[in-house]
Amino acid sequence: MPELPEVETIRRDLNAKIIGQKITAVEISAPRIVRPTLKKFKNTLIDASILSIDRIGKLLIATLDKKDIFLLIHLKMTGQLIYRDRNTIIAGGHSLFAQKFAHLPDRHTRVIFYFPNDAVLFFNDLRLFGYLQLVTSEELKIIKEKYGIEPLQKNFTLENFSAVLKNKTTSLKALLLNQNLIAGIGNIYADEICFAAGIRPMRPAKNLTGTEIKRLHSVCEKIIAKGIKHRGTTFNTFVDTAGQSGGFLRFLQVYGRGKLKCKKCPATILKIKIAGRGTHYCYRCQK
DNA sequence: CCTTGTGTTCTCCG
DNA sequence: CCGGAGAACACAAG
Repeated sequence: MPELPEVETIRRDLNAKIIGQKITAVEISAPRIVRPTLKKFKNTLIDASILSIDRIGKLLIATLDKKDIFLLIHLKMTGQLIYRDRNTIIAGGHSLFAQKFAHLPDRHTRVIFYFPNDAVLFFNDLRLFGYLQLVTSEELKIIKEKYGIEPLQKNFTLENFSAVLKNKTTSLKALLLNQNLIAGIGNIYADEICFAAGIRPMRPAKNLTGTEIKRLHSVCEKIIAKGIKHRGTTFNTFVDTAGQSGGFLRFLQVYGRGKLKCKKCPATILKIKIAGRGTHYCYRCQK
C-alpha cells in the first residue's frame, strides 16, 4: 500500500538513477494497464528520455524530452518499481539489491523499460490496479487540480487545513483518506496520524476543536516526514527501487495492532471499520 | 471473505 | 423535491 512516503522514496530513488537515460525498448505483458493504447505507449516512449520525476499525492509524474507528453505511474495497492543495472550488487540482508528480485522478470512483471548499458526498470504488480498513462500537459493540469492540499507542501497551511475540515460531517478518517481534500495519506498513515493526534478516527471532522485541528495539522506533517525519513512502511508488498523494505514499520503505533496492547497505555487497540476501511485506534489515548 | 486506492454509482438527508 | 455529501460498490488476486 504505497502512500505518500513510499511513493516519495521511489521518486527520489528514480531521480538518482534514471534521469537523462534514454528508453531503448519497452516490453508490456499486461496491455490493459497502459494508457491510452499499447501502440501509442510504445511508440511514444521508445527513444524518449526521462528528464525528471515529480509526484503529487501517490501519483508519479515523469517529464519526458518530448513536447507536451508526460508519463504518469500509479502503483495503487501492490505496484512496485524495481531498477537494476551493471552496478547493482545482488545479495541479501541490507545490501543494495534484494535477493528476491534478482531473477526479475517474474509472473507479476507487467512492464519493462530498457535503458542503455543493461539498465532495466521493472513495473511489478501482484494485482492489476496500478497503471502507466501518457498524458498531455492539459490533461495533467486537470488531474493535478483534483488533488487536495499535501503535507510538507507550501499549500498545507493551518489555515487551509482548517478550511478543509470546516463543516465536513464525514468522519476524520474518511476525510484524511480523501485525495481530493488532502493528498497522499492512505490507510496506514491515517490511523497513525489519528493516534498521534489523540483523536478518534470516527469523529465528525467539523466537531474538532481549534486545539485538536492545530495538533492534527502538526502531526500530519510530522508522521509523513518521519515516514519519508525511514523510507516508508512495508506492511505487505512495498519495496524501494532496489527491492528493499521500508523502515517505518517498527514505528507503527496502531496500524495492524488490533487486539494488542496499546504502546502508550494499558488498553487494547481496537480494530473497527470506518468508511469501508480497517481502522485501528486506542479508545483510551484517543478522544 | 479478508486486504485497499481510487473512480464510479447509488442512497439519503438537509 | 433537489442537490450534494457520503456511503457503497467495482476492480483485482492471493
